[in-house]
Amino acid sequence: MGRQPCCEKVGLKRGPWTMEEDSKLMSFILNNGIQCWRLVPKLAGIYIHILCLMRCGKSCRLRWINYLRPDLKRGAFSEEEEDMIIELHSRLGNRWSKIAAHLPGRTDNEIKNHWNTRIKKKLKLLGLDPITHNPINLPKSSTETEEINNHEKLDFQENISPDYQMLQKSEEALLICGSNQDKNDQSSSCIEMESSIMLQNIEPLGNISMEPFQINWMDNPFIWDGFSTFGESFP
DNA sequence: AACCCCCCCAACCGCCATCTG
DNA sequence: ACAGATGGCGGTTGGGGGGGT
Repeated sequence: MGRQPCCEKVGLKRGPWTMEEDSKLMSFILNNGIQCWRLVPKLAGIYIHILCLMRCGKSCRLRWINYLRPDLKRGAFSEEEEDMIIELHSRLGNRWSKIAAHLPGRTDNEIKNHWNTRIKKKLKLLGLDPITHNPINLPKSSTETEEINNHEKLDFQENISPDYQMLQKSEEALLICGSNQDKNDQSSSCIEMESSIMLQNIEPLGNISMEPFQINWMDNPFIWDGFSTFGESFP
C-alpha cells in the first residue's frame, strides 16, 4: 500500500494555477525558502494575503519546480539538448530526474513530456526502438543467415541511421572512459548541491506582486518583469 | 462557421525512499 | 525498531489549442 494522500482533499483547489496563486507561492518561497512543502500553502496565504493558498504542499512543490523556479530555461529544446537527452536515456532509461540533472534549466517533467511527444517519434522514424535504442525489426542472427544479416545491419547503419552510429560512438566513448558512470553520478550530485545552494541565494530586491523586481541568482542579477507577462518573458 | 481529431503539456496520482518522533 | 509523515519520482490524464475537413 502506498501512503495516504499528502493532505486532506476537502476544500483544496485543483487544476491550473492562477497568477494570484503563483504570486503568493513565489513571494513566499523567495522570502522564506522551502522548509516544509506541506506548510507552504498555509504560510504563504498568511504571509501575503491572510487568505490561505488552497493548494496541497505537493501541488505547490510541483508548481515551483516545473514552472516558477527562476532558473528555468523556457522555450524549445535545442538539437544539442535533444541529442543529450537521447544519449542519457540510452544509459539511464526513464530516470527523468537524473537526465534533468544534466540539463540545467530543464525539469524532469519537461524532458519526460518532450521525450513522449517528440523524441520517441523521431527515434521511430530513424528506425530505432525508443526503449532499447536498438534498430527496430533487425533480423536475428542465425548460423545460416548471419552473413546476410550482417550485411543488412551494415546497410542499416550506413544508409538509414546516422544517429544510431552517433549513439554507438558515444557508447564506445563511455566504455573507454571506464569509471564515467561514477563521474556522472558525482556531477549529478554537484548539480543538485548547486541547485540547493542557488535556492538559498535568491535575494528578492523589490516588490514581488505585479512590479518588476530583481533577483540575484548565483551572483548574476536579472530583472523579472513581473506577472503581467507571465509565461512569455519569464527569464 | 462548425465540427472533429490530434498533439502538447501542466497537473495529478500512486508508489517508493527517506526522515522523524 | 516501528509507524506515520514527507519528499521525490515516473506514469498517466485531460483540457486547451491548432489544423484539417
